[in-house]
Amino acid sequence: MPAAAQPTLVDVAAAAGVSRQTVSNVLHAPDRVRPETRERVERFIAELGYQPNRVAQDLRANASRMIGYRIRPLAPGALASIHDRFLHALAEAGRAADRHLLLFTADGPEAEVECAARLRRSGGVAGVVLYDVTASDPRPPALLERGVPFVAFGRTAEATDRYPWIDVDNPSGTAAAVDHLVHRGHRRIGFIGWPPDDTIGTRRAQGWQAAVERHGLTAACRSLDARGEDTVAAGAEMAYALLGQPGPPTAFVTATDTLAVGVLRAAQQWGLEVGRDVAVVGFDDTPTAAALDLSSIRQPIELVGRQVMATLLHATAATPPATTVPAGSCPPDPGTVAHHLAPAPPEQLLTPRLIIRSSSASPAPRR
Amino acid sequence: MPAAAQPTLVDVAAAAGVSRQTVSNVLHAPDRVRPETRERVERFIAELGYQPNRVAQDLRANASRMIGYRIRPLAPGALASIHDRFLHALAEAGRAADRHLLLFTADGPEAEVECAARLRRSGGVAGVVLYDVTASDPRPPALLERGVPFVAFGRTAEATDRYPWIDVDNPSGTAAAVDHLVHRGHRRIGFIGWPPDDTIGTRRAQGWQAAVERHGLTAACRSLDARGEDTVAAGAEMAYALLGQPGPPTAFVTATDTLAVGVLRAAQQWGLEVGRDVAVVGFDDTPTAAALDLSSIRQPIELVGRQVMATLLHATAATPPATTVPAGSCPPDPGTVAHHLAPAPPEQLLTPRLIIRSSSASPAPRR
DNA sequence: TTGTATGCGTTATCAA
DNA sequence: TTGATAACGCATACAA
Repeated sequence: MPAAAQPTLVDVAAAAGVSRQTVSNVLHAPDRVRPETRERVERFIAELGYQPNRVAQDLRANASRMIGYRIRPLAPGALASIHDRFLHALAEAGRAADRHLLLFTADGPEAEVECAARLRRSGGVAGVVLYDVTASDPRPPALLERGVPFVAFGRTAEATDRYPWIDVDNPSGTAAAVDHLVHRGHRRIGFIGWPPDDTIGTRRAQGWQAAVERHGLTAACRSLDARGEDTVAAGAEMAYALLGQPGPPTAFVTATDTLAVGVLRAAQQWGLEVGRDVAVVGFDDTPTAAALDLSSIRQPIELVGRQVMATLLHATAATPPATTVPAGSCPPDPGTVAHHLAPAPPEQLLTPRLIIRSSSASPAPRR
Repeated sequence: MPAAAQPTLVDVAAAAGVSRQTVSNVLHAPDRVRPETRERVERFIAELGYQPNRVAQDLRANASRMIGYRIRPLAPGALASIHDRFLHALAEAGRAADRHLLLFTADGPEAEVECAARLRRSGGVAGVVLYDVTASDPRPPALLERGVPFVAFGRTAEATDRYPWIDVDNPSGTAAAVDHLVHRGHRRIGFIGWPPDDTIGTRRAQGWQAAVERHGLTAACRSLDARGEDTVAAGAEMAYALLGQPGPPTAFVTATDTLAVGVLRAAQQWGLEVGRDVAVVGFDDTPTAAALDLSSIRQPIELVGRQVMATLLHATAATPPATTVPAGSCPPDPGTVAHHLAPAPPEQLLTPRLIIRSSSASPAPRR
């Protein structure tokens, strides 16, 4: 593949019979160039198909336009996740500001921090995005200490005022699910969650509990709280056990769609028809939920992606070369270009939304 | 975030009291430097935490170490996909050669080609990876014409000798599934696939058909071939219809796990117990298959990722700066660094593997 | 063995 | 309004 050498500023300048600086001016300060000169230069730019060299631009500006993202394999046992949606949302959100994601792999949180710091020091990335941040996540403090700009999706239990984060209001999600189920007539609403060392799992449990209390159902639901691994098998076991005790739940709220699928399975084993005999609400609205007609709580991931990217642009104090000709990326959505230097976005905590499907749409059974 | 200015070659040189060239030599030609000098320089490199600036290196070498990858959202209706595994495999495969993926989004194949060409022209990427290549995919010829180096996962129906590709032997996968089912005693083995305009779907159907013929079951299976959309609902409908006709299948081979889940649902509607009354084998071994104890055909994605990356390195004729100190990325797995300039790998067509789970493990029912 | 000079493509500063 | 010069950080050819 010969890959004909790309034309440079100098080539354009030579073709147009001007100095390279004039070409640069045409791109960056068009009003300082006489209209006729500009026009001729622009013609040659188009004719030669000139595109500024990003690498040279970044070197010159001493600022990368890459954002680091550690990609992890799906947790074993889990059914699905929303990482791909998040990744897509981030990539899409970066488009307008000409930012791109740089993927890297690492074997653990420490290695991730190490990698991120290396990439940052070597000018490979301007900053990184963290996701699945847990209660005692070591990454935020470590990155803070190493001076690596970052924005977190999710947050630790403490010191959340020391770094920028965006999060989804998980309790409000499970609370909305409880409200919905109570409205349908349910009174014994179980919760299937995952262990309390994970921020997200705990918060989702809290939302359930708070809503149950608010509806005065604390006593009815006291023994209907189970926690275990985030796998289908664990979810099925927990649900099976709850269904077997006296005063079994007529509805389940789960911390993940994976667990919800486990509940589906347990219900089937008990000979219960989901949607008629028992209601189930999952969390995350993964494709699995849609395919199985399972109600689920949907995180506004696209919005999270936009907020994370906006915050990151702010954190990296970017001064992107504002070229007229797109600097070698894809044409951004027109009209959204100027936003990225706005002050840090006001909404850190975004609200999820309950998607009601047949698994929870019917009135509660009379039992 | 002050992000203390990174030390440069010059800083190290000044600290060590040598010229910057000596420092460069320590990194690139250590044997040309007197041991004691080298040692001192290395000490200062470590002390200052010096790391070469990737941007400057890439500019100098006029060669990016980024590989473009268009990330697409999951197809609506689909349950799961193996894209995340592929993405992770690629990222992991690039690590040893210090290559990273650059994610971009685009609205269609044409836009993808346009984007890729732009990124290439501007030095943003050395080449791109294509996936989900269909029979009449416009991307390979278009990229070829525009001189953008690329490697495809999957291949078009024609002109496959004009560009580098890696693919999985899809027919052998479905054939293996048929063999397995025949071995279990099944004779009426249905196929649930997706429309023939997609290379992969067609190839998977061919494997089923060929194996059925080979076992002399053509007549028995003649009317057991259904094609539709790749969704759970479509899969359920097709399977339901096949199960309702005279001489219904006792086993199903499907083109995707999504369709297999549909078959599961149809079986349930007919009151059949999967694994006892009817066998099902899916394709792709997604987490869904594992969670539902569904037999499935697993593509060797990790291997595909390695082969694609190796081929791409070859295609981009890379001469990566072979530094001693890792050039600002993560430490590669030691011992795998030197492979990337080996001649194009011999294996283009990789063989998938049948994972047997309870959905197909039992002997065929006597009907 | 070590150092000097030059250039990669771009942009900022300043002079013409 | 335009052009010459310098610099970003690195690496190569060549000279000392």
